[in-house]
Amino acid sequence: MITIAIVEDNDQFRNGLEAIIQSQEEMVLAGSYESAEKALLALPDNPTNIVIADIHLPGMRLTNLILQLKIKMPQTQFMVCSIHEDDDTVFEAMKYGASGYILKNAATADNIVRAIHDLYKGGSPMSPFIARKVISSFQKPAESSESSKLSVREKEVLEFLAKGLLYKEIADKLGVSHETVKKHLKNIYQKLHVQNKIEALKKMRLL
Amino acid sequence: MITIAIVEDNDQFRNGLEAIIQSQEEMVLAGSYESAEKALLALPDNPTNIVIADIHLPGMRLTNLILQLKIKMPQTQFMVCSIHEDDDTVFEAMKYGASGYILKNAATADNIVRAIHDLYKGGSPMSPFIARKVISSFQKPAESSESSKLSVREKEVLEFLAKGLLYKEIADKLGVSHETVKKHLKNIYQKLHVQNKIEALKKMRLL
DNA sequence: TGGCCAATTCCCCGAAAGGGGAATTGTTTT
DNA sequence: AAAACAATTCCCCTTTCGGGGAATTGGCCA
Repeated sequence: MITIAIVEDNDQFRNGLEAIIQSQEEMVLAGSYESAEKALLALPDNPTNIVIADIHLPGMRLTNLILQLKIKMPQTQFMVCSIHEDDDTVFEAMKYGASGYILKNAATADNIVRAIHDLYKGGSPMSPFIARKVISSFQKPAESSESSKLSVREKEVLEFLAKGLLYKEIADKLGVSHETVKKHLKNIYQKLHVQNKIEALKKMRLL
Repeated sequence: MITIAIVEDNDQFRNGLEAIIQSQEEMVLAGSYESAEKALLALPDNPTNIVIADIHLPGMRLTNLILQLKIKMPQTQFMVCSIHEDDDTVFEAMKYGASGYILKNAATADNIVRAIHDLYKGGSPMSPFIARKVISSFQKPAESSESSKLSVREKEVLEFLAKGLLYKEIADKLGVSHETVKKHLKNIYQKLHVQNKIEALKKMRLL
């Protein structure tokens, strides 16, 4: 059974969400609030599996609401809903602890039910445009000055090192000898001016 | 007009993709390769808008392929295809420059065409499970269940370890013996079910 | 009070890692 | 063609790590 709470100031949309959730056998509507303040007061005493919150709440920023609720309800998953599918605030909310996103326009009962299930099963339903913003934010910026010093092979070795593999395991993966891997590491340490694995991985921002 | 290249060692799936792309008016199949090596040789002379690559290519790691191609074709978007929708390698590929992902099992013509369009328009089509891994990578939970198992002293040791210090350097910082630090590490490894420093730091999301 | 546990110290041993040098095979650059 | 370099392999040696115990102290709890 999935317990769900709603935080949404628009009466029409909130009622719509309520109806959809109540129509599902495996879901329970455990709370419905028209403001962030009311949710913040009531929710911690009655935690739910999932909280669906509007992105543009009057008075309080959504990121703030999520931050405060997450402290008191660490198990709860947050899903954001917004009108625009490329809303920058959605991306912000993801950074601050939201795990999913539904689009109001395309919010058919089917889509919402599927999104809730995805979220509950550990997924993160979101639109491709939000997803792009999310992954762009951590894709390595092309080639840093440090990393350009290393050969392709050496970077490859570092990748495996970052996984916690031993030299001989890396050697197996690369199909070379254990001594070769050691040699690569020696060269990497020289180039990066470090002495050990952890320092090298830190310098390359791996791990 | 969207130009597309395919890198896929499985003949059946590659042919299927080709057929789908050729059936679309607004798409052009500009290359089809059964190995990473061939793609790496031919693609830079004939860059496409989109490259669809299998996640498990024999011989070369996909991340490596993407890294090398991106240097020569910075405008190209990469889409990964995999059998498993929670494949760790997919997430890896995203980090290294892939922007989208399609699931082989659910690879109906419709889904693939939509994914290509999403990608071309600047989105990042991916499954909710991949998305969760992506956003989890930059959300850090205050106190995970893992970290609560460790004593204050043990966490302290890990902090210094994350700086790249040797056991004896940590011992100096803590004002204890070098053997004590070793013992703490041994206990930490047991609690976290890992075997070495890097795995422990990864598990605790330090570094 | 006795028992439990975290923190500490120490020992032993074998495996892993780091640092030195030397040498071969290719490729790339000059 | 020669020089430079990347990737590879192998040698030697020392230090560092990881895993196995054993023992002490002090705090906390039943």
